[in-house]
Amino acid sequence: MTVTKKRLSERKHQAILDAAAEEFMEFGFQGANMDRVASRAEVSKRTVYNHFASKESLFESITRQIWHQAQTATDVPFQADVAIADQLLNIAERELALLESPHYLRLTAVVLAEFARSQELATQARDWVKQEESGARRWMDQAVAAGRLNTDDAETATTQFFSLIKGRAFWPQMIEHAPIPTAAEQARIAQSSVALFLDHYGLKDDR
Amino acid sequence: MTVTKKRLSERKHQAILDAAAEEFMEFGFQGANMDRVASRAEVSKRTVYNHFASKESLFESITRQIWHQAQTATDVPFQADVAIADQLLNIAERELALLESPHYLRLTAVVLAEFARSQELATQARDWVKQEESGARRWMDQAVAAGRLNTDDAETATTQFFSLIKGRAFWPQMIEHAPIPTAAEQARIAQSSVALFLDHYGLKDDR
DNA sequence: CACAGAGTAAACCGCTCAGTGTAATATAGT
DNA sequence: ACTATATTACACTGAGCGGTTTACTCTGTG
Repeated sequence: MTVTKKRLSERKHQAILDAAAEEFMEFGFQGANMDRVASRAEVSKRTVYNHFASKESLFESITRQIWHQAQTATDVPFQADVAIADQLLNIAERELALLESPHYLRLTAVVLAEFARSQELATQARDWVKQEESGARRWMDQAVAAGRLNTDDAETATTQFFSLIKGRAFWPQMIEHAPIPTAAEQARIAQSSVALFLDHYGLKDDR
Repeated sequence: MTVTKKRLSERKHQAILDAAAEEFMEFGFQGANMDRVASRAEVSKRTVYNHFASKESLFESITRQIWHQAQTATDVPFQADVAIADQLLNIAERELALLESPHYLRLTAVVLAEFARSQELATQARDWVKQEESGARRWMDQAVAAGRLNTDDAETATTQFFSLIKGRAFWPQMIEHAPIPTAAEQARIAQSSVALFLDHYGLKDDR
């Protein structure tokens, strides 16, 4: 179990994960072909099955990676001494930054498609979406508690805020394979979402 | 080619379409099984293939039905003499009414999953989404032209309006299989979406 | 060199499934 | 009764694919 030896095996392991991600991105879960995964990874099929018990478990591993990435994206602390608009802008930008990775985007599409297809996974899906917005949700709770937003329903507000962003810079990319917005477009989306949101929820003396 | 003769064949045709819809809803496109479609439709497999050349073409036929349903949902005329808020509320309610049909919902999920999976269908998907919002989009254009909305970007406004609704009453049902909102919840969603939208885009003297 | 753990190639198993061919039967108008 | 068209049962083809087995090789270490 020396260093180099371990590394070889680990490289294979990672190669398989990468190849599988590619494969899932291109063909979805059902369409993915384990022979192709092996050949993509430049590894024998048997090696794939030595590292992962089944297609399912391989998919799970990939899913968990995506999970983690989204989870930490919008997790920012509430700062009482910073303008609400600026903080929301920051959150929006973090969310939008996720789109920059086509890898993330395509894999998320596959995972969501699986969720949409199977009710069994609905519970997982619920966790998933919650995780993704949980950081911002905490922020929103604190903003409401601090009396800096004109509502007592932080959950609705959170959903609405993200809906405004995702409706223009997530779902179109998921479903229509729309091009990823340029930095300028992202800025516009972030700003107009915040503006729309704060015209309703913002306090007059907070700008 | 008499009436009754035609009717028999047409009944089979429709039975196949219905059965296929069921099957696609339950298993998705790839998972759907043509033998099961036939047995669901209480029709021989050969008859299925006499009516539809392939699984794909059967799926296309189903897709087109959904198309049509969504297309006409929010197609309302702009009325210069009615308050903007009331008209928007009407559009929102029409959009929300689509959710009442689990049939529509589940099939849309399957279709969208297929779109998310394949770039080839991206073009079709783009048309699809445009169609769906085109009614409201026309309304929005006219409202802007009539100077009743405080913007000159009807497209963004349309997207934002629908994002607010769908973020709470479409995507959660698609992805997380969230329960369909009750009538009371739907009313709340419609009202708060319109309120949020008009606080930004509405004119002060229009309420 | 010897050894062990990991990797490899390729055949293989079992099963699923889209789609077809066929020959018999049913339907409904004339 | 005759005819044209639909429908049916069912066997079958051919391909794809998840996963396994086997017999062999490679790599790095002690």
